[in-house]
Amino acid sequence: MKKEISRKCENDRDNCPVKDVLNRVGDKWSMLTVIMLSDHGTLRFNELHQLIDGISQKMLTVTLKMLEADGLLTRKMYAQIPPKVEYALTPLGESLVTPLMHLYDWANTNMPEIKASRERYEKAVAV
Amino acid sequence: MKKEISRKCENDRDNCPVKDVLNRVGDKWSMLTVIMLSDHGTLRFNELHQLIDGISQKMLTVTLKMLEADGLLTRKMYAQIPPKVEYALTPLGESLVTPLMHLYDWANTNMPEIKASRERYEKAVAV
DNA sequence: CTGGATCCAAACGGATACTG
DNA sequence: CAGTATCCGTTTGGATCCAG
Repeated sequence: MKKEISRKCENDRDNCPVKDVLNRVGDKWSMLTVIMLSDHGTLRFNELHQLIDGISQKMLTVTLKMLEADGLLTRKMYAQIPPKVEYALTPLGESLVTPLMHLYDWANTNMPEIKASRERYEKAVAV
Repeated sequence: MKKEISRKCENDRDNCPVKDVLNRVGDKWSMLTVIMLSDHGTLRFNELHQLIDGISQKMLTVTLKMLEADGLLTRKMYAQIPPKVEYALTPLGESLVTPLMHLYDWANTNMPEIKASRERYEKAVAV
């Protein structure tokens, strides 16, 4: 079970799914975007812009394009003036929410302990 | 349930556990390191260096320090010449493996679909 | 063997101005 | 409204050399 992970990473150097998915999941905004779309359903560009606290317009654009390219969300343009574009998760994108949940739960549960550990570490280093 | 995630991220801007954990989980080498230690148990510096394909010595050092600071692994030095240092996951570190598994399984399952989607997207853009 | 210290190129990402 | 284009500081991370 466990062994499977590293064995794949050792033998299949350029095709390690963990690396690949973490590169996507791990970037600054992708996961927040997926989460927002999961929570709120279909959203327009500006709605996302406001929901994802602190994201710049540039990064939102880039992030949405990546997620679209990966097939995690769909982009629906309406031929209107002013333009209207709606983003929504695909089933694939939705399916990512579940494992993400587990990670979130872990983070939520253990963050206090981690923060405490960081502070202890800081003090130990200072000495 | 779902709502919880984004609500926390919206209201608690500087204390969003998702951001926080993804900053740790999402960096280039942390997760691979945790996985290796989970699979192989206690490992020495050079063993990790060889197991984690492609990591530089610098990044391994940095990554190990971060994980130690967060309390995810322990560092055990032996007062010898030449030095010997052993790294092992703490219970906290072990507990991270489970949610990571879910992510790994998702990645493993869906990577083909994602790659196919990326190729389709490339071609669509090229036109 | 286990790192620390430095240098440097590339990638990331914010701010701003502009467009259909 | 939904981006694109550009500039530019910051961060990341590899290579290399050095040390206990």
